[in-house]
This record gives sequence, structure tokens and C-alpha cells, in this order.
Amino acid sequence: MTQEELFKVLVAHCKEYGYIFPSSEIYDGLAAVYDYGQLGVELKNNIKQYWWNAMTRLNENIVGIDAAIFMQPKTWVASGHVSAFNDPLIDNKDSKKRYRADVLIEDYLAKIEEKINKEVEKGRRKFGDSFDERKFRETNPNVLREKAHYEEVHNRYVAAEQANDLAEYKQIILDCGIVCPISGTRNWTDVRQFNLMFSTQFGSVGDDSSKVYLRPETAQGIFVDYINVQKTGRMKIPFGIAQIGKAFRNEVVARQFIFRMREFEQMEMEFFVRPGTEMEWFRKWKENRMKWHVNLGMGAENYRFHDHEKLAHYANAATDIEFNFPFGFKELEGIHSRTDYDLGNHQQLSGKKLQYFDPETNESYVPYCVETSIGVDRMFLAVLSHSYTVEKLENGESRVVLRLPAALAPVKAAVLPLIKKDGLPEYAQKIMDELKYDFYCQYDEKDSIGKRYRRQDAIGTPFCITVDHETLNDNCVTVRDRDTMQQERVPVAELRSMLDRKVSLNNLLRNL
RNA sequence: GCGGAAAUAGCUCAGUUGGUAGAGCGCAACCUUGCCAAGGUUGAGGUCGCGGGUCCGAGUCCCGUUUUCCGCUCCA
Repeated sequence: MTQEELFKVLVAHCKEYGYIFPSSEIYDGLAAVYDYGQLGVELKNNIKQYWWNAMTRLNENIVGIDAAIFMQPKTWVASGHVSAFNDPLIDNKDSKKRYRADVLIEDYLAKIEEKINKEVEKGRRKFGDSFDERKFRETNPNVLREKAHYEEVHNRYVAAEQANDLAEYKQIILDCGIVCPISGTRNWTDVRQFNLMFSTQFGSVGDDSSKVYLRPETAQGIFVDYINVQKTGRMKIPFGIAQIGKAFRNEVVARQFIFRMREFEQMEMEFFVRPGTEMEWFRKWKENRMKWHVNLGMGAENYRFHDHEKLAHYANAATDIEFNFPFGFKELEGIHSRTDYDLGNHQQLSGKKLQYFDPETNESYVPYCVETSIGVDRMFLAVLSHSYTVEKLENGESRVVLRLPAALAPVKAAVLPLIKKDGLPEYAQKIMDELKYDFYCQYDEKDSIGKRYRRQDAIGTPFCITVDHETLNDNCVTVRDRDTMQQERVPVAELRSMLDRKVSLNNLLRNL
């Protein structure tokens, strides 16, 4: 099976077994929006819990918050999202290429400047030492013509930008005869606004002043709450704030199943440090986060770092942890050294002091910040795509099995009476009642035992507990392992401790 | 947003030159059944993605539209 085929089969498997459904499917769905089904939500919750506990329980200096999705709109001015997430885009119908309309016009303006400079250079060569550049610029007819044109276009462009007049953008492009660099034609579509932030009306009577955004990242909730947490939690630098929550981006193209969705969930931790120590912490968190991933046992070779060479304006170091997805190595988690960009901007725009007095150095400063940011949905996809296997058995049949890390598996154990009579179902039900407080278990008495094993394999249940006639005498059950299909006889009284050892999240955390 | 492909039962799919909607698996009930997708009986489940058009008649032909996949494009 090729990787591409595997991906398709995986999507079908997710739907068939209640992991992931297309959202609102009875109404033909909604592009790139998915729902987590009855098993998907369990796996997702386990992933979140593994992360949350690793952050907040294993690190005494990291606490969690849950900030609101709605935030005061100024937040997104300070963060840079309002300017960075708004693009007027235009397509060339011949080359099928898409451009930012403002960039096309700016490039055109730059070309006029170039022309003017060339004229000036020509003049300089012509007149030699007696060349008066200022006078030349003010009198040369070619320069004056180009300059007038530049100013006209520039003024129209600035006006269009301020008024956000998309039709005017297009008119400028047409009037200037700007062509597509690829096709060389002027066959343009209309200019459309692509706002990557979702907005909605706050309050039931809507006007522009009540427009709010759905947060495009959870991090800003941490930054605006920074001072509250630091003061009320008596936090000493270095310390971190962790958060799990939904974020929303109106992606131009959202694809590849749950890899890029318009509504997605992030697990972010912002670690605040003394300026100058951020690279040390950046390295520590790189190491720490990789350890968290590898600890799941999905193979260290399936992860790699990808250091950013081109850094975002807020960062002085950045790396991705990439995972080997069915469609190649892709970003799973980002680790960024964000300097004091966010807190600094919030301090400036809000006018509230966001400084920390460091008793060790006796100085006040805006802390620097190292961020770890992972997509829950991407993590889910990584776990699921890695776990899905089709296995050839000795008898020639094939078996579909989800080799999920046991601590993340939705159902930890299935309790199965070998047959549906002779008191076996009743005994099995008693075992269910014993285990259900600690582990999510499923009871199943329908169909042959073999079929029930396969059903549990398909949803990734690590263990099947089978009650047979002998159980009634010796109080022992058969425990069948999902991966090896090996069976072992275990006293009923020891089931709980056995499961705790093999499938509990705490045990996984202990290995970190 | 552009180009290509696709959409029929819960799932995977068949459906001939346009002529009464099909299979396997799954699901429910009962019987049978002693460890790796057993067998039997019965049953439920489809306005063929949606909307128009052509035709005596459309799952099938034409147009539009929605969603998905692949490729561009975009990507804090």
C-alpha cells in the first residue's frame, strides 16, 4: 500500500469506527471541519491529558489557564495579527497564479523608482562632475513624468489601502498595465479580501465597533493573563503558563484531513525567562519536547527537528518538530524563542506595566518568552496514522490493528464472555463493574470470540479479557494482547494492577 | 480560488446502448456456537449529494451547485 492509499484507508477507518466524522455530514458537510466521534474524543482527551500532566504536574513552575476564545480586539493589534492576517489577493486567470494585490502594486512602484534612478544615472554619466542631481530631478522631463506617475499611483494605492477599496486595487493594476510575471497577461480576477481571522459581532446590535475575532492562536490569552498569573500565583522567573484550547484560522485552502483545519485545537506553553537566558531555555525545551514525543514509543526515527532559517519578526530562534506523516515529514510542533515581542507590545498598547522585578539581579525587565506550541489534531493524526497497520496472519488472512500507545488508547480493555450463557455474561459483567472506575472498558458478547478480538483490534484496544467456564472455578481469565495476540492466564484479582502497569497514563509519565 | 477526478444502503463497491435499486460486509432479533473476522432463520435500512434541463421514461445524457481527493496557490 502506498502512503497515499494508506491515508485514504485511514480516513475511511476513522469514520467507520467512530474516530472522526465530517462535520454536519447530513447537510453535505462543511469544508475542512471535522467532528471527533465516540472513540476519537477519548483518544484526543488522552493526548491532551498526557501533555497537560507532563507540563503542569511534572514541572512545579508551570501552571495552566483556560482563557476565553473572545478577546478584546486590541489584543490582535498588539500581536500583529490584524496587519499580518489581512491580505487582498488577486488571481491571474491564465497562469492560475495567485498574488497579493498590494505586493503587485508595490513592486510596480519599485520599478518606477528604478526607472527614475536609471535616468539619474544616465544624467550623471552625461554631465560628469558638473552634475547637479537635485536640479536634474526637478527639471528632467523623463524624470518628472515618471515621478508624476509614481505619485499618482502611490496616492491612489495609499487611499485604496486606507479605505480597503478592493475594486480600486484592481483598477490600479489594470490602469498601470501590470502583468502576471508568469503568463505575461492582464487577465486578472477581481481582488478579494482574505482575512485569516474569523470575525463575529459582539452584542446583539452589530456595528463595526463591536466586531470581535475568534482567536487565531491561544498564546495571546496567556500573554494578556501573564501579570495576573505571576502576581496571584507568586510565580518566580523562570516559570511557564500552559493552555489547551480551540483556535480558528480562515485558511485559504484547508486540506489533508485534520492536518489543516479552520477550527483546531492547540496546546501551548509560554515559558518566561530572564533576557539573555532564552537560548539556553530554548535548547532545554527542544530536548524536553522531543523526549515527550519519543516516550510514546512510536519510533525516534519518525521525528526530526527543522530549524527555521527565515525567522518570524517576533522570534530570535525557532524550530519545528516534524513527524513522518503518510504524506511526508510535516510540522507537528513549533518551539519559538519569542523574545519580549508579545509582552512588550501588550505593555505598550495597554499602558499596563508587564515587568518583573528580579530579586536575584535587583532589576526590572519585561521577561523573554520561549514557546512550545503543538496542534492537538496533528498529534492525533500522527498517533493514528502511525498506529494503523494491516497485518498478514499465518493462515493467510489479514488483520487490521491500531497499534496505539496503550496509554492513549480510547478503550483500555474489552471484557468478553466466551459464550453467551452458563453464567459467563454475569461474571464478565462483574469484572466490568470492578474495572470501570479506573479504566474505560467495553463489554461485548455478540458474535464469535475471534470476531470480537478483531473488532477490538480495529479500534486499538490493548487487552481483551475473556471469561470462560474455568473462570467460574479458578477465578482466572484469559488476557489477550492486541499486538502479539498472545494469551496469558491472569487471576481476576490482579486485573486492576496489571492494567494500571500497562495502560495507565501515569506510568507513561513516570518514564519521562 | 484555478485545473483534474469522484459522490449509489452504516462501510466497500457493482449497476450494460436511458426502461421496476443490487452484492458483500456491517446492524437488530432468535437459534446454533469452547479462543482469533463460524453457520442458519427472520428483519430494518436508499427521494442514487443537491437543484434544474432533455426525454414517454434519467442512478445513467446536459447545465449549475455542494462536498471530498489529487495538483497548483496560500500558510505565524
